[in-house]
Parts: sequence; structure tokens; C-alpha cells
Amino acid sequence: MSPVMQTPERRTHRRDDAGRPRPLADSVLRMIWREREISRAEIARRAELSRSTVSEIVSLLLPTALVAETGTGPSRGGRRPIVLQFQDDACLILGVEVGASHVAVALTDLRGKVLVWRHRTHVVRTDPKGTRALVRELCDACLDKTPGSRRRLVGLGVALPCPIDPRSPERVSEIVLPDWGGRHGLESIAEAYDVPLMVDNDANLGALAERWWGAGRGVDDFAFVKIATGIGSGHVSGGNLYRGATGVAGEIGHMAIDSHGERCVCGLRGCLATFVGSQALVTKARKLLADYPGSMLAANEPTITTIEDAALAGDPLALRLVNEAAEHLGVAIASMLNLMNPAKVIFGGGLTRVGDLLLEPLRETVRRRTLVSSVDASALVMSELGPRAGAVGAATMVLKAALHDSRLFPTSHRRAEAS
Amino acid sequence: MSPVMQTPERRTHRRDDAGRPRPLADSVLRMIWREREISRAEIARRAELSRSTVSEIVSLLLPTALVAETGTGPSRGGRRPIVLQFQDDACLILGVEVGASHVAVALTDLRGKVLVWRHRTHVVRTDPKGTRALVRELCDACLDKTPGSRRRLVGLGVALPCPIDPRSPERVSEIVLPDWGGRHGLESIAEAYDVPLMVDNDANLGALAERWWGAGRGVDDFAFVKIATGIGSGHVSGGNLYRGATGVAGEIGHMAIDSHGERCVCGLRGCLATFVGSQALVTKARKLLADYPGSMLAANEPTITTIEDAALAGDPLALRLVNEAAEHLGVAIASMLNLMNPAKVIFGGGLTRVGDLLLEPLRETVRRRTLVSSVDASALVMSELGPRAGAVGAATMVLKAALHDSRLFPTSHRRAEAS
DNA sequence: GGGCTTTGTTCAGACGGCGAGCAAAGTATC
DNA sequence: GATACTTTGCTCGCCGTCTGAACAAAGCCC
Repeated sequence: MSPVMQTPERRTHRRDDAGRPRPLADSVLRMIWREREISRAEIARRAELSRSTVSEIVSLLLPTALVAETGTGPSRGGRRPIVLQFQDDACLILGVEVGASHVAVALTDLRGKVLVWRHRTHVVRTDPKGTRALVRELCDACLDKTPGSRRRLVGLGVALPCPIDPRSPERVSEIVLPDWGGRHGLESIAEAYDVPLMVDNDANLGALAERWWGAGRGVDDFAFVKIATGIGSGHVSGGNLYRGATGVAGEIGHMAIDSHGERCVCGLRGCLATFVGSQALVTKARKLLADYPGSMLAANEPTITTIEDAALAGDPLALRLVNEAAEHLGVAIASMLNLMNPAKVIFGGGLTRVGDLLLEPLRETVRRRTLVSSVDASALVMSELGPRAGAVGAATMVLKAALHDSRLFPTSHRRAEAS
Repeated sequence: MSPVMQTPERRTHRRDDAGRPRPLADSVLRMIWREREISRAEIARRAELSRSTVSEIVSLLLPTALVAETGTGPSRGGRRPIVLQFQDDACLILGVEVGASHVAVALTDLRGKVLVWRHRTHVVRTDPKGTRALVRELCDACLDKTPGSRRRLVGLGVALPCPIDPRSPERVSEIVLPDWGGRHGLESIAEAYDVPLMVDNDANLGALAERWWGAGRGVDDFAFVKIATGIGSGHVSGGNLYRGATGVAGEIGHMAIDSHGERCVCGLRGCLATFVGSQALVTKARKLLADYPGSMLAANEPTITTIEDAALAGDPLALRLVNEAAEHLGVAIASMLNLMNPAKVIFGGGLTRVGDLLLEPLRETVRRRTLVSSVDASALVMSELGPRAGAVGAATMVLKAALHDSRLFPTSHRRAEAS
């Protein structure tokens, strides 16, 4: 039962695993997914099940087309095993990222591979209606490029640029998105495709994407810090997303790192966001331009993109801005490490374009500022998924839900609508 | 499977619920515990089980003496139900708190009620051997006061004043307790009683105690902030303890709230602990004494206790110290709220003696400093368990483990040693 | 080729939980 | 007070799930 699922489940059942056909079938399916290729005997050994049970479960899995027999594997001193292979292309998932000023849609397979990608800038904050139409348009475009995709669609995942309370996932914050009327209103799109809709915050889904496909693979406790217009973080704890009481956990941008600093919109003084957000950097660049008359930034009105470009080109002013941002970010990260004790911190979002220019001074700051040294410098890394993290994470949320309740897969027993 | 259990489980089993007699028996037992008194039919309704299944499970539970039939309840329009009552006094638990400078032991029943309490100050940090002997002595004293207690003992829980990594619970931090040689060495005591040993950090166990018996009842996401020699926090998320990657989560005392502040032992500048810890308050009191010649604190060398007393008596200097501590604490709490989004914050430890003197300015600071207002002022409250939170929490850890695996209860099928 | 191992299947059986049915013991209605 | 109805707790047969034993097929090793 995903806390962020909006559409009701297709069948009712009483307890978490009861009423479901073959309680262990899903865990066997997940193992095949995880291992990609595995034999029945190997499943039995790893899951500590009897070979007869595994055999019976596999015979139920084969007709779903999610798993296929693909030849034989190497002998272990006896009969050669039949290789069972998870069919990554058996189904498709739509992952949508709605940012502050853009919409991106990824059509993925069951291994997180992006098959079709659509991206368009849009005034999301002020135009909810147009944004909804755009999401629909880009989703349709993705599906139309892939024959038969509607029939094989598992679900629609959406990353939104505001906190989502798992208890009422249809609501969006009226503070962050004042023109949206408190609702994202994307239900009709999922209904048009007859699939479940799931939504969550973009930082959470970025974290999820890194956990499954990126720098967070195999790491059960880490933080994903997204530096874009604002700064948000998603936290994975014990392998699962940490959401807090009302789903607004991860507002690392509003940690106070200097109680004498400037007042922030959130009410605190000296928030991290007042030092490191795009707007803060641009403002600071303007202020310092007088001291750096030869800077590349003097040519035009500075933007976050030109600052990044200048830093990569070695411009002293831009480098100073990045260095100071790293210093402030380091203080907040150090506090976060002491409080939440992740094993790793993954940085995503726009500013990560500058790569080690940001990361090196950041590592140095954190190294100087944590005695308990809950993480060493090597645990501060850049996102591996880059700008696609949000949309891929949205698709991953659907994949995760389906792998934990395989009845969500549209295999055989479901719809026969037109593709 | 508790992550902090040190002694191996009594029987081996393969999966979490497999190999265990009656998978649903423990959840029925927990329901009876939770409801105190309940009929078979009511259990069947709430757990969505058939009456026949419940009947059979109860017939297994009755011989354990954890549950007893105690008459009949009111009719609901038909035959009157037989009341099943959880027997809180069927077993006993030892909960130990080892503080920086004291040892306390509570012998509790299965409802967290403290039956015997022993407390003694001791130089814990510098005398590991004497501390271990003292723990043993106080435990023996508790057991000796209660006839037959050794036979009915479920386990030994210990709260330690340093982070505990669930993956190696026998280890203690060499930084926090340098004289202890990296190990707490309490295994032999549990072995002497032939019960499992479980250990965890004192802030975590304070949080657990408040969750089960205090201000955190029914709250699935909250933070417990312990203000004593240092400042630590325990976090409950989704009803369970949040431990982080290596069990050191909750070092709220080392959040940086002023990057220009004094350097802290931890490497950061302007840590909360440099403003609000006992030592910080005493130092500050000395510094300010010149400005407050009439202060009650001028009589003797100020200590944290005399400062608390003076504040309660209305002394201006002491009140100023408390107010400023509340202000700094408020900044850290606000940041923590933004990052972790608890529904409530519970304050424990020594400084809480001053009560609303601390809480009121704290609430005001937090109110001013959180726009997203993830908690309102009423969600900042004092501990309900006070100085016993640690020891009671240690016992609760054992109780929780036993209620999730009733084979830990020493009922019938176990030892017949001398009591 | 013979002995051994491994794989995957079949089949009888154990076990947990379920629903039907029933007696006991209550309430509601006349 | 008699009758009808409800609720409780138990017994019993049934079903689905998983298991172990047995077996054939297919490999390895000597």
C-alpha cells in the first residue's frame, strides 16, 4: 500500500498480504527482477523456499509475460538450470516531472530505462490549467511513439515541486503554488489511461531514483539534496523514503545556519536558501560586480546559468560565489549529518553542473566540521541521473509499487481497450 | 528482530514470521495487551479474523499466563462475552539507565509500571569497571525485593549515554566514553540472569518511553530532545525509532546555529551545545555575574542546579540565561522541524525542571520562525516521564521486542532455575 | 560406462485459517 | 412468561499454501 497512491486498488483485500493469490509470488518476482537472470533452484536457495514451491510460483509467473525462460545456465556439477529472465520491456511506465518552470515526461521500461523523453519549459507556477494540458500532451506524445504502449502501461507517476502529504496526495501546498487552488488536478489523465496515479515531491523522487539507479544503489540511508530555484532534500532511511508527519520533511533550504543573517520568507533568519538559492547567488553577483570589473559576468545581467558557465570557465567572481555557496552549504550539510546520520549525500539539481568546483570546497568544509565524522568526504557525491532524476523517480515510484503488488501489472487479466 | 538485541534468539527460524508457531498469535497477543480487556469476538472483528481462528489462538495463549479469563462483559444484544485480560504482572523487565554520572535501575511490569527503583550517582565516564559492578548490584537489589522475579524476568534493557550502532550493539563510542575501551561489557549480567540483553542510546530510549507511556502516545512522528550535560535527540518516525545509518542520528546538540559562534569540540562553529549545554550556561552565568550583583547566583559558584533553582525563584540573571537558552534552542528546533517534520517535540532531561520558563519563550521563537508551520505551539511539550524516561525506555525496548516475538517471554516452556 | 550431483516436477501430507453449523446465553417483543 | 432474534464461543470439515520424499532428466567426474 503506497502512501502516495491516489486511485483505489483494483481488488479489495483485508490484510497486507492476505486475500492475495500466492503470498510469496511477489517476493519471488522481485528476486527475479533484482537478479535479472536466475534459476528456480537458485531462487529456492536464496529465499529459503522449497524447490516445489518455487516451481509452482514460477508456473504462475510465466503466463504474465513478466518472466520468460531463456535457455540454460552453467552446470553446478549436475543438470543445467533453466534460466528465468525478467522481461524489462513487458510493461511501460510514465514518469512526469513538474518543475517550477518546466514539465518533463519520461516513458520508461521496467528497468528505469528512458525510452521516450519529452521536455518543455512552461510557466508552471502561474498556469495550472496549461500545465495540466501540457502534461497530457507530452504523455500522449510519449505513448504515441510506442505502439501498443497504452495496453502495457502500469501507471502514471508525477513529481511535483512542493511537499505532498501522503494522507491526502491530491493536495498541493497553497503557499508554494498559490495559483493552483490547493489541488494538482492530474487525476483525469491517469483515468484516461485507466492506470493508477501516484504523486510525490520532486526531492523525494530524486532520492528514490538515485536509490534505484544512481549513486544511492545499495545504500540504505542517504540524503539527496536538490539545488535548483530553491533547495530541498529527500531522505532515504532503512531503504525507504523518510516523509515526516505530514510529508514536508526535507526542507533543508530552511535550516538556519546564521541566526544573524537576513530574514527569509519562511520566517527564519539566515536560512540556507538565503545564501545558496539561485536568486541569492544572482543578487550577490550583482553586488560584487563592482569589485570584479573584468568578470565575465559584467557583460550581461547575471543569471544562474551565466554564473555556472563563468565558474566553469574559471572566472574569479563566479568561483568566489561558488566557493562561498559551498561553504554555507557545508555548514548545513554538517548539521544535517549530525541530526540524521545518512551514510551518503547525493547532490542534484542545476548547480551540480559545476561539479567538483562545488563539491571540493564542500567536502573540505564538512571534513573540518564533523568530528563524529559520520561520513567521510568520499560520501559526498554528485547525482548520477542529473536532470532526469525527477521524472525517472516518478516512474520508479510506480515500478516499486507494482513489484510489491504485482496485481498492478496490466498483464493478461486486465483491460483490452484499444492501444 | 530488534536491531539492538545482543544475545541470539532462543530458536532459529528462517523468515520473519515463518517457523514460528501461529503467525497471528503475536498480533492477537499485542491486541490484548493494547486493549487490556477484550473478548474473543471483539478481537475477531478488529483483526478481521474468523472467530474460530481467534478461539484457537486464545486457547494457546491462556496456558502462557500472559492472558487470563476474568469474568464476562456487557452483552451486545446476545450472549455475554468472556473477558480476556492481559496479565501485566505475569513477567518483569529490568531497565537500566547509565548516565554520564549516575546509574538508575527500574524493575517494571509489562505495563511500564516501575515496581522497584534504584538510583546512585557514580563517576561513570572514568570508571567502567565500577559502573558494571554497580549495575549488577542495583539489578540484584531490585530482583531481591521481588520474590520469584528471576524466574519471570523477560530481559535486560540498558540505556547508554552514547550512540549505539545497531549493527554492533556491544560497542560504545571511544570519543564519548574514552575510558571504556570501546565496549560496554554488560553481557555477563544478562547471562547471569539467562535473559537477552538489549542496549540503545538514552535519547532514543527516552523517545521510546514517551511514545509508549508519555507525551508521545498515539503520535507516530515526534522528536524527543534531552537537555542534560549535553543535548541529544531521539526521533520516532512512522511509530519506530529513527536511527540513521550507523545509529548516531539525533546529535541535535551539534547543529550549527551561528556560523560565527565559538568553536565546539565537534569541529563545528556555533553548535547548539555551545549555547545551551550545562557547561555553557554555567560559563555564561559566571561571565554575567558582574552585571547582576544582587543575583542569587552570586552567593556560590554557580552550577546548573543552582541556575535552575534561581530561575524558578525569579532571579533576573537566571531568567535571562534561560530565556537566551530558549532562544537558541528555538532556532535549532525550527531547523529540525523543517528538516524532519515531526508532529510534536517533547523535551526531557535536567533543564526541563524549569518548565514553562523554558517552554514559553521557546514556543514564541519557533512560532516566529516557521512559516510552513509544520507544528503549532501546542506541539512543543515537556516530558511526562521526567528523570525515569531512560530506564523505563530501556525496559520498554525489551517489552516491545517480546510483544513482537512472544517466544521471548519466559512462560512455561523455559528455565526452571532457582528464583 | 558407472557413480554422483543438480535440476525441476509430481504427489501426498501437514498446517493455518475459514465458513457453516450448533449449543449456550443473553435481549427484545408480545 | 413464551417466543423470536442476537451474540458468543466452540467443533468440524474444507481449502489454499508450503513442504519433504520420490523420481526422471541431464549434467559432471573418474
